[in-house]
Amino acid sequence: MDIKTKLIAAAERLFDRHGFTATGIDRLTQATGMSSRTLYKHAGSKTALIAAVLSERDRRFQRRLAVRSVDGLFAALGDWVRVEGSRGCLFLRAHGETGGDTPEIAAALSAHKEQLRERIRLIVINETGGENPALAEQILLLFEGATATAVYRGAPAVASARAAAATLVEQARS
Amino acid sequence: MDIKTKLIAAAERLFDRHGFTATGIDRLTQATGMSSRTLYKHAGSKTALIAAVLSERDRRFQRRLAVRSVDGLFAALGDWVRVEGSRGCLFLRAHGETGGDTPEIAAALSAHKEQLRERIRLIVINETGGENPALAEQILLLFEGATATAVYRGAPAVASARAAAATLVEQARS
DNA sequence: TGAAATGTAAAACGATCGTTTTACATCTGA
DNA sequence: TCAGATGTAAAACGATCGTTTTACATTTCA
Repeated sequence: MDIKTKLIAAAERLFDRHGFTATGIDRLTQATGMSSRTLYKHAGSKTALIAAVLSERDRRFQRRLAVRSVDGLFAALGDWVRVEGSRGCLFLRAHGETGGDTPEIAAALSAHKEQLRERIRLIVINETGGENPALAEQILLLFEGATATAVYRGAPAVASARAAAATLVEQARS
Repeated sequence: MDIKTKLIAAAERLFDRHGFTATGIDRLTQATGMSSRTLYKHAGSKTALIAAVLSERDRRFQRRLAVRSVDGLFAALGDWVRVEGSRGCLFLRAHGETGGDTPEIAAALSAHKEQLRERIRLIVINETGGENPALAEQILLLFEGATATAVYRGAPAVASARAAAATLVEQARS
């Protein structure tokens, strides 16, 4: 595996499990077996590493969410939670830890959520045959709710969101 | 104002705006105008201060959420967001920053969410005339979703959750 | 009156932060 | 072959972390 890929993967894991600020550079070098010199050669800075981690996570997230139905969306989220665990949205967590004061992180959050909203917009069009911004916003709410609630309620939270979303879609159709 | 009350209030504000780890002791002494000696006399440690902040926030939160209807619940959340801002659930943020490794914080999160679930359980009983765990879980999802989404979508997220909740309640009644 | 309590100001504790540097080994390619 | 790139190991940078301590002023109250 490429050295930068390995670094980003290890960083994502540590940031997700222990938090961004709580994860120091020495823990990253220790986890990857590389020197701090090499780490900085490839990452530039810790902030840039965080941005790279979020960018890579966004790619993986979007790939898994490439579905066409609302039900498929929550099925995909269920898969995500089963594979990656549920410690909350990493973008919101990064934003929260820095108070929104780090432009690179704020930009990553904004881009990620914009993509998520766009995905849901397309899914809703596919489900109901046309634009329905109100329904799309409600699906987004359930998606975010499932992500947050899964932290302390586990995978069942996603199943509940899936059921609620089905009800809202059905109601919107009639 | 009592010195400990002032400390907790200032700490809550700084933790909320800039994050827990990012807020150092010196920023707290500077914000309150007290010496670090006095701060430690009253707070014990930073971890204990965080726990005290969460405890106080929980009290204020529960007081504001003392309502009897689902619509009232989201109206109250809307009030909360308008008054206190929307930077996400402070309990989940504290938990995320520490990776769940700090027992006091994990306990505060657990107690807070347990209270929230109990509140919603009672509201749902009041609305539908009996226990409805499935509906209660869905209302919880919308509540958490509104809190998370309001970080980047603002107050309208709460209004959307309110509408979605109304639909789910109506559907559960028939 | 005078000891205990409570506060500020400021220095100091060792630890750790993100980052850079020095020194050296190994691989790569013209 | 030999220069350049790429890596590790380890020390060092100044800054900041949470916390304790020393020294001193003020208030409280029997």
